[in-house]
Amino acid sequence: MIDDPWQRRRLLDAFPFLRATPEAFRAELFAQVALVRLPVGQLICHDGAHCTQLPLVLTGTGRVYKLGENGREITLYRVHPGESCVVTTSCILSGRAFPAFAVCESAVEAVVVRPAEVRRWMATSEPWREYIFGLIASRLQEVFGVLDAVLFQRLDQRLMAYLLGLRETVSGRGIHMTHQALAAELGSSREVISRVLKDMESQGLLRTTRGLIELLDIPALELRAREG
Amino acid sequence: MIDDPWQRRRLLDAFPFLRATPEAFRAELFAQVALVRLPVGQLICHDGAHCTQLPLVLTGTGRVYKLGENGREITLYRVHPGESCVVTTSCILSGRAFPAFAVCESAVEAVVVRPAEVRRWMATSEPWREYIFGLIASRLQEVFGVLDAVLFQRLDQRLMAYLLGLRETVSGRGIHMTHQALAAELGSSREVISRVLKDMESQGLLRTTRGLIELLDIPALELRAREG
DNA sequence: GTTGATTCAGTGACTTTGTCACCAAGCAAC
DNA sequence: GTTGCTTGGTGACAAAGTCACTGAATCAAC
Repeated sequence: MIDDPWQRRRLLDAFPFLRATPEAFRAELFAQVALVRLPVGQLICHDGAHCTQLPLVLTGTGRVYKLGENGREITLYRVHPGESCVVTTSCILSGRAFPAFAVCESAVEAVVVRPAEVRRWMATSEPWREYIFGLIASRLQEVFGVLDAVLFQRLDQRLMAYLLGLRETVSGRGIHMTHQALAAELGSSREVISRVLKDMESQGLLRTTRGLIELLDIPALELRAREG
Repeated sequence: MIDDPWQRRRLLDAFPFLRATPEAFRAELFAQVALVRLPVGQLICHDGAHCTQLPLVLTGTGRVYKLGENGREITLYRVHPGESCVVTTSCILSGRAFPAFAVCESAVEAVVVRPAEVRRWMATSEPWREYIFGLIASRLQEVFGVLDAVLFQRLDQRLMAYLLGLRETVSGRGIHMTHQALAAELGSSREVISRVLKDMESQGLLRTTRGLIELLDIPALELRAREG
């Protein structure tokens, strides 16, 4: 139950679609959900687990990834504020096991909904349905995109594209990330990432130091991320 | 509209969950849907297309696959009688583009539903919702499984597992399939499939002739499909 | 500061997989 | 037969993953 008006306000701000719902629905929502805080690194769900609640993220981000038996991993998508892990939803609604891992990438505040309410609101609330379906579709597309990248794109291009994408979100010139973390992002291994980065460095495209990557020639990187 | 009692019967037989719906719902369904027949090889949906109807398959199978710019492809899943392409559903419900290709693998008879009805029934019919969610969850798991296989499993093991899986569905000792078709199934290339098969042949695990693969040592194949 | 542990990165040898170019065998139509 | 198409085979190479090991940077404790 959430009764603090300020917390209610935060929830509505993070999930704007709720403002389009009837007063009664919001009242029920406030009554039925709970606020949780999870620390960085907290495992939310492991491969094969059965989900018992749906988290709606207020702050922080979750990371959903696949883990191979050899220890390699790949990020499938992230759950940002205003979103929810819809794979969890589909598992709840169908009673299946969750097919991946989910972990708190930063400290997460979330509102958790029980399966019974998830199901009920699918039946009673049009905006809720729209919200959930929008998320399902966008996750599906993300996962399909990952599959496409893994199968059909060269690693150096994927890496360049990823670094360029980060640059837009991170302030400052450098990207603070280890080779291991990059490998886990892209589903590769540390050694290979190191090699590819070294190669790019030798071509003057970027500079690397322990835990930091500085992009030097961004136009060239953008060009080569698109086509060999 | 479907008014032939025999066709109505076939529809109910293929989609047993419909028997759990009220008479009125089934009447509306029969009134709103149309029966279509599609020939083998008919392209149902291409990458980036916007779906305008949801097909419920009565007979035949559809194949959903990703195609890379280099021409390589990989099968994501198949749509069998009694199923539907729920990625299409999610595209319809969210207005997004379809992120893959879909083609008729055999002649397909399907009942097509318009987006308006797909949406409306999600609101009004509990069994319809259950059906759709069950499918979404199982597709998600299939696609996650493909990703897992591509990233973390060796090709020879995937190939053995696939051949063993086929053996259960196909009568007779041999599997009639070209190396090219196997490559498209697993997201590899013909040359590599040829090499791997040749290798297995040299180890006495199977025998290949043009368009035909005969599994010889099934216990050994089963063993090696599990672990190197 | 120095020491030691820990994390992070680099390297070489090797395997697996994908790509390219080209050729050969099987099959069908004429 | 000959011609043409489909299917499969091969070798050389490139890209990526694996393994074992080394070295370098960082940090905490002393």
